[in-house]
Amino acid sequence: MKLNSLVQWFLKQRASLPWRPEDPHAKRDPYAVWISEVMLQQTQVETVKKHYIAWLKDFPTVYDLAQADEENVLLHWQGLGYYSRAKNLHKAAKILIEKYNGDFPKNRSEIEALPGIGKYTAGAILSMARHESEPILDGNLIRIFSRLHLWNFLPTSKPEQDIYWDEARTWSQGKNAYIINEALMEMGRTLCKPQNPLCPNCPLQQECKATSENCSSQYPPRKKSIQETWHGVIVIIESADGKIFSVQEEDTPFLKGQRGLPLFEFSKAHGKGFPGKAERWITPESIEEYHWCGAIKHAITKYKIECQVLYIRSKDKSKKSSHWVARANIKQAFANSLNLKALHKALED
DNA sequence: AAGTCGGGGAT
DNA sequence: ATCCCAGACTT
Repeated sequence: MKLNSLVQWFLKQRASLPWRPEDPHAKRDPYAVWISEVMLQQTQVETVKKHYIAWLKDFPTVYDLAQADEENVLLHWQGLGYYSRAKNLHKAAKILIEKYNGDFPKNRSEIEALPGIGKYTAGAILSMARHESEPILDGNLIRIFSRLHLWNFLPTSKPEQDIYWDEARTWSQGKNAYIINEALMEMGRTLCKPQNPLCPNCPLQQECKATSENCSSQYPPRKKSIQETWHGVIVIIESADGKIFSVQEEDTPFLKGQRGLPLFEFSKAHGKGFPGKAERWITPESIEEYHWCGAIKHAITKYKIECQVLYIRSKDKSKKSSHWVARANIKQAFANSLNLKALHKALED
């Protein structure tokens, strides 16, 4: 039976990870499952480890998370990307306490209604924390199913999604869904990889059509990705008393709604002159001096960003507003990699 | 159904 | 360089 060989492979092979209890059959803390699963969304296991450990140390329970400042929550997310995940964790923690007495609600539909929790994460919580027979579907399972059945499509349209989720449901029907689900993910991560899959080691090789036809690496079909290059200017304004200017706006080119450095598109090769667009944040009369610090490169989703870093020193002292950030608070206030690269370029060169 | 959202690891 | 990662949400 294919389930047996998969489970046996997993129990023998099972890697030690910070969010895994020693006992593979133990019911897990739903809060810990939730945090780890959200961190793991579109993020590799190795990247998550350190963040997960630090998070659980500082926010060991849903109550600690709900009481934390959003700035502190975002600081813990620094480097993970997709920052709405952190904001949604914070929001959902408050909802869990106010509406559900600090625990997850009973029904799947209620869990999926929480901000940042979709079908995958709800299934992971229900199966791994509560040992319910609920399916999950992530990139690993999509790849495995595509290869097992030679499905030459991704779950894009609704009918295609139904096909994949129905398959996931059949795998999770038994009483050990908690271990089947995790075994499939681990198998996809370590053996059934996108490139160079290790089919000879696979516990499912007997039933896998792609293995028998020796075409695993052709499945699933690649999704088309279009990359764009984006040129801009990122602005560092320092007040006379040494604080850095920040903005928090919804219509920024990237990292919308997050506190950050002023940023604007600037496609023309700029001269040495002062770009008028920067006057949105500082009047020319207030400028003590400015200079170009060179370029930084950064990637955000499909965009390859190339930014000139513009440093401006103001004649004025900082106002008492949330715009101005002391040097000591830079990491908290500019909790994303794009801004930290620019600040490093301007202030530490 | 398609677009958007970060950053890093692996090749 | 390119792909893709234990996806969710908005348009």
